[in-house]
Amino acid sequence: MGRVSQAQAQENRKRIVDTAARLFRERGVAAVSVADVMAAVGLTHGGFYKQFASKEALVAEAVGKAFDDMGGMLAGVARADYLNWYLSPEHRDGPGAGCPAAGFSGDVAHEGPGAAADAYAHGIEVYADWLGSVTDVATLVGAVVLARATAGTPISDRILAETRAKLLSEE
Amino acid sequence: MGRVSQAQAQENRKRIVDTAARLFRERGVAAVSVADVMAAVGLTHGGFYKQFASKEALVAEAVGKAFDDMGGMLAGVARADYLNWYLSPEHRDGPGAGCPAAGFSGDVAHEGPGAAADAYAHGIEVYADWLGSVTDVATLVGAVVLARATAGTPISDRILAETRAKLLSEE
DNA sequence: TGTACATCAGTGAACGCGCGTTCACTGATGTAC
DNA sequence: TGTACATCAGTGAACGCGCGTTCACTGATGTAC
Repeated sequence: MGRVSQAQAQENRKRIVDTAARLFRERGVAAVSVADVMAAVGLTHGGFYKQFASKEALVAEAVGKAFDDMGGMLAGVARADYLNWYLSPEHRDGPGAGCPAAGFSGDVAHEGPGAAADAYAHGIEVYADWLGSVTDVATLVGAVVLARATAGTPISDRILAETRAKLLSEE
Repeated sequence: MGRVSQAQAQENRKRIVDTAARLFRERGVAAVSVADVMAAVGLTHGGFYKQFASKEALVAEAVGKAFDDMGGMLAGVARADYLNWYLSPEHRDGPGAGCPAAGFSGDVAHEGPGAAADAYAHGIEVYADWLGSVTDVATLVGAVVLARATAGTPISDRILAETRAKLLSEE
């Protein structure tokens, strides 16, 4: 394949970021290679560096995009509905389209300062403002992170159900 | 160096597990190689497979050991003292000797079922029994995970302080 | 509008590198007599 | 208690592999006239 139109190139770039945002949350940044992302989009890995400076730069963009998408979702939903979705088995089992605060928590903490950490911290502030409490953010993120790490054992469902009951009773 | 006494070999094995439990929590499992662990203990990497079947087996033992150590700590401490330590900047900044539920959350969630996930789930149950509430476990773990991922920004300290205030007021 | 040419997004082979793991070897330890 | 020998924890070079990244090349796109 030769050169591609600017519109097509821009669309390819967007699809790379969206796909990375999904795969990184599903499997973790370290377990997803640049070639994995490009193959999932339908391109070969060589062209990646025509669009991005490095894998690290893609991670930062993917974190930012995931939080932007979450922000859009928050705008049109009621708090109780959001809590029910957030603490559902569906959200636990589908991290790829789920909360970036939970999905990227491990990777951002271990990667140290940088563009990804900045995007993450900004996303958490937006999130805390919407929920009205940083403690509620911690409880939600902790519940989903723990439910995922214990998935397949009885305590996983208990964590989700009891956290849901507690937060909804505080309304 | 030639053969080593059985007592020495057993002590080396313990030091490998302890060192791995610390390094894995500090940097994440993927960022710590078998050679890193062995070098930190003062051995060469080749001997590792005389003691362990694979890196995966070491991860599982390290998770188990970290939760055992935490269990020992819980036995002799008051709830309020524990909450104060758990939600301190010191705990946020020192994951190597910190809570394994927080330190291993990302790695266990992405690695899927296995011995490490079993040890993790069992540790969470012990932890929830001691705290008396799975929701409190979620709040503690979520607060530290978020505080680490946002370390260096103002919201990190806020998460710890507000979560501490809230949990202590519920006593 | 048509033509000639420069641009550059995407291709696919190749790079150096570090990983998990293996293996022939060493020599002090443990054991049989 | 001594001696001879088998064991095996640790050594360090080597293995195949996949990673992030680079690069010469392709050929449709975009542009100058």
